[in-house]
Amino acid sequence: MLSEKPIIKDIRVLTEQFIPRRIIHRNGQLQEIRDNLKPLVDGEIPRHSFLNGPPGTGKTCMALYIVDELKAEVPISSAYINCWSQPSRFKILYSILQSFGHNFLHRKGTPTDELIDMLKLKMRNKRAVIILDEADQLEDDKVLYDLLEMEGICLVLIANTETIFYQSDPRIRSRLHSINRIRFRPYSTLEISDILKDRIEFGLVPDSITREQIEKIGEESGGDARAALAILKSAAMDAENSGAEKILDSHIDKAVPKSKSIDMDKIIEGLNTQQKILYGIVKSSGEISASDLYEKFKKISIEKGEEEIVDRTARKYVERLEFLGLISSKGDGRWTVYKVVG
DNA sequence: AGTCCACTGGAACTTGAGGAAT
DNA sequence: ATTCCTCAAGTTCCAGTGGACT
Repeated sequence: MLSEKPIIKDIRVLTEQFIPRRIIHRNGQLQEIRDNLKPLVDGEIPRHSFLNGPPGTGKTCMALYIVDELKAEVPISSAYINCWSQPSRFKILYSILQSFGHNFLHRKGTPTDELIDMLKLKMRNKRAVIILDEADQLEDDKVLYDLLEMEGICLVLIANTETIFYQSDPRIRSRLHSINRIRFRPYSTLEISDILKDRIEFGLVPDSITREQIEKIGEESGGDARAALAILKSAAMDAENSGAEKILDSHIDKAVPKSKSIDMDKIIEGLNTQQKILYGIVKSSGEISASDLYEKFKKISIEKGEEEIVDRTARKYVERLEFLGLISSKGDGRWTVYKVVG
């Protein structure tokens, strides 16, 4: 190890998963969600919440924060599910049960209805908060109906778009009618700076970053706290690795574009090998026609010794990549071309 | 106007994991 | 231990689509 002074005191504080010990600049929303959940404490029926706003506006962070707060007060169960990685009804119910301490001997073939019965059994005389993050990625909103129907469950739905429930089943819509929609606007540069300062206090050693630099990150982030934190973390790590005593402007400049691809990396990690190959081909090709894509895919799969996959499955994978927002298609029929988003 | 063709996507079917019954 | 069963994921089959070509 180098003997230079460290810059990072606690890296966890700089990650988006970290739940801060206080929430700043979101008091209105905080109180609203608290009010929705409060009946849970008194043994009454709580109100479901729908947190809605662009990425990095504190939705997930706040939901987790409030659940922690509530759990300190009353014995309730909670589950946090990200619908990006768990988009199907089956997977969501499965992860909820796991969060509630249900031990599965890994079983793929469990009927979904059976999961519901298990969950109902678990929920007997119990209360729970279930956070469904990225709820606009749900493949099947029937799971909402399942959960809304169950007693003792309070839902906190999180999504970037406002319109996710418009095409839902009327029965789901009517049940969601009373859901409390809470809007999250992008942070101002000043607010981002405050959030960063709050984290820096615990995450970095004192005086390793200037006020001007914090403001610069705030500007670069475009009101997205997640991006701002990613820039800060990346710059701090870079500075420390290069043996600098403080964070320099150059470290920040270098971190800016890097932070933009972090979300994507996470999604890509969740893909299977073939899906990764497909994505890689589209990415390296700029624009590629469907036939070229499948041809190349076949070739590379064989080279890599991957299991061969029928073309329909490859198309399903491409569908999935498109659904995840990793690639986009243009034109139709045989003039379809794919390219990566962004 | 008719045919071709490269691609899409729905639907029925198969496969494999793993619990339940015997 | 063996057979049966259910389900999700993958596969097979094929009708539909719409610009290009004759």
